[in-house]
Amino acid sequence: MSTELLLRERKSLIQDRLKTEGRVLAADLARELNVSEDTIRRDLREMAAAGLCERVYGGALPLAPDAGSLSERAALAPERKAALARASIGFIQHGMTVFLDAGSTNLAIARTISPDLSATIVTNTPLIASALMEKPGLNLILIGGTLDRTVGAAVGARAQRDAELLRPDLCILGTCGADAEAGLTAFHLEDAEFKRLIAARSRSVLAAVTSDKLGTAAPHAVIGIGSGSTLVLEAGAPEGEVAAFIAQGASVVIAEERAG
Amino acid sequence: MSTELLLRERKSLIQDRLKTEGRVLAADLARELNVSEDTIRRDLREMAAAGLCERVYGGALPLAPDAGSLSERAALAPERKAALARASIGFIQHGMTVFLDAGSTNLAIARTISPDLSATIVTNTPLIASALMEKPGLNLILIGGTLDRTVGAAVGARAQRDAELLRPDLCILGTCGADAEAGLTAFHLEDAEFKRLIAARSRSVLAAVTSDKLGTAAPHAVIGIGSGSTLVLEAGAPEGEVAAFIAQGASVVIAEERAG
DNA sequence: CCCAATCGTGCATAAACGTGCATTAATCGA
DNA sequence: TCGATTAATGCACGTTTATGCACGATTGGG
Repeated sequence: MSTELLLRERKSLIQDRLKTEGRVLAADLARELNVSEDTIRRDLREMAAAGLCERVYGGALPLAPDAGSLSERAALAPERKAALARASIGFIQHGMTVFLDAGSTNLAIARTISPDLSATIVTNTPLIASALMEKPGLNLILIGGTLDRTVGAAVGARAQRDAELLRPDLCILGTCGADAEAGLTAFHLEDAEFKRLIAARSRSVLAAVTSDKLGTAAPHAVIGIGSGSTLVLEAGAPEGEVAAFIAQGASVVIAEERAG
Repeated sequence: MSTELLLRERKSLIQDRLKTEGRVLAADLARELNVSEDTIRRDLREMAAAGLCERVYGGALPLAPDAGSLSERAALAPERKAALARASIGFIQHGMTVFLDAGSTNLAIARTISPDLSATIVTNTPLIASALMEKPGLNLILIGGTLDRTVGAAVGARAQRDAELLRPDLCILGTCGADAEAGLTAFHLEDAEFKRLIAARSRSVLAAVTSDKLGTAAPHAVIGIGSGSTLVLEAGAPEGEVAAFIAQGASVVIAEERAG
């Protein structure tokens, strides 16, 4: 037996292994591929030099992709947002078309989506699109237009025109304020316009809201909170607000705090 | 026996073999086809130059158009790409409208752009858009559409329609192969279509190309290399290729290696 | 602090490689 | 039909590449 592998094949096999198992051991690979450990070590050294893995004592690890400033910037209270995300992704079901709006909580949702989910996700936010690119099951649609850097997404005329061609099953809105009276609100005019349009075109609307936004209103109205809207809130959300939302016909889901 | 094969027949047989078995060995082919290994090696070399396979020590592999996602490709030879980027950004001048195509080298260019630059950048690549969001001087326009995850960008009908509304001063193309005869080429049909359209609409075209792509051709043609196009190449670029590009009227810029 | 596992380097070897040249077969104009 | 030209192939040669082994250095757990 012992189908001998070409150098290139061996390296790409190692890369696969790195990706799927999260690490490789030089000794194991040598035994498994019928080559000496020296050869494996050479491979790993070269791959590390090429930036394809991180060499460690005994084997190699996948290179943690830069990720960097961008995504970490959004990391304010990441566990709380992650908890909201876990509670929200249940609403995204197989085969649905979902609009995922800008916002750091929504970025957390994008990251939490299962790699196995098969659905169509539409977004106007490059950072969210990049995150979703890692999920092989998704069909991804990007909404273009002028990028507003305070919002971090495409809003404005061009984006609206793109949005007018859509009828999502679900719209997951990012929001800057959520109040029973004022409804969902946004800081920026163009952003609010865009949100209003896409929410109106969607079969249902969901917003995951951190507690600090509850009971506050930003300058620009998006939509009222009533029947057809779902709010995902944190465990400590004030009872008064929650009761008011429910009284207006909204569904409210409380996210579980992470165990342990 | 030994029905002798014509050169063409032999090559297409090799291609079939590549497709069905995922690899070929020079020695096996020579024995099987009753020709010398030299002949097989010549065939493989020519096929590789034509972009039909990847030549490796011992045989050849099918061309993996995949080559990993954009963010993975970006980790490959980062210093060399950074050098190309430094040599390229000089072409982006104050006030210009520039289309920045997908590609790992172009991602390096995006990262290298000065925060002080005031220009309009158009891109179809979420990862590049995210990187550019950090540069406060830029006016950013995102081209939307279906995201192709192997390309890492929006290509296809919707993106083309958006592109048709543009007349950039400069188009910075990403490329999968650059050859004096074949011109710039791409792995994916839709990607090539999009590149061709946007390049044709631009006042000038620039491509920063790593040396490993020189003299190779991918399956889909984008544009020829001639007057009006600028190539930014690495310091070690083969003189023959460079001379051929210049002979066809292209401008060639050689990137300086990083001092120290 | 010690020991075993792991590492990098230098070296040897065989396989695979590219190039130049000779031979053969096919093509073409006269 | 004949000579000239071109393309394809094989062979000889020196070069490069991949690999394993030997050796001393380094690492990290106990």
